[in-house]
Amino acid sequence: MTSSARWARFYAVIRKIPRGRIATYGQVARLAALPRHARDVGHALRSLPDGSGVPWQRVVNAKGEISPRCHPYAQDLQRDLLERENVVFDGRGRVCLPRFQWKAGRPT
DNA sequence: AAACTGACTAATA
DNA sequence: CTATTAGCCAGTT
Repeated sequence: MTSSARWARFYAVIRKIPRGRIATYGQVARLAALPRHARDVGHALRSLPDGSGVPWQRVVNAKGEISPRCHPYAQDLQRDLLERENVVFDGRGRVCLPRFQWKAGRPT
C-alpha cells in the first residue's frame, strides 16, 4: 500500500465525521484499519491542501484538545470552525470527549 | 541506506 | 494536575 493510498484512507474516514462531532487521531487510524498510525494521520493532515473538502478540524488528540504541534494560526482557526459546529470547549481548551466524540456507525 | 522528525499515545514519576 | 519516557512508524532529508 502506497503512502498516498494510506492518506486517502484517512481522508475518507475523516470525511465521514458528522458535523458537530470530533474524532481522535488514533481513532481515525483505527477506523482506517491502520492501528498505531496516529502520527501518520497528523502527517496526512499536515500536508492537506486548503479547500480539500476534508473536515480536518474535527480531528483532535487523545485528550480532546487541539494539537499543540499544529501550526499556531491553524489552532485558532480549528477551534473557531468547531465552535461554529456547536462543539463546546471547556475552560482548559478541551472538548468533552464522551459527549462529542464520534461513534462510527451510530445514529446521529 | 541511515538518521532525523513529528497535527500521536499510553504509561510513569 | 504537569513533566518525562518509551513505543510507535511513516515522511523527509
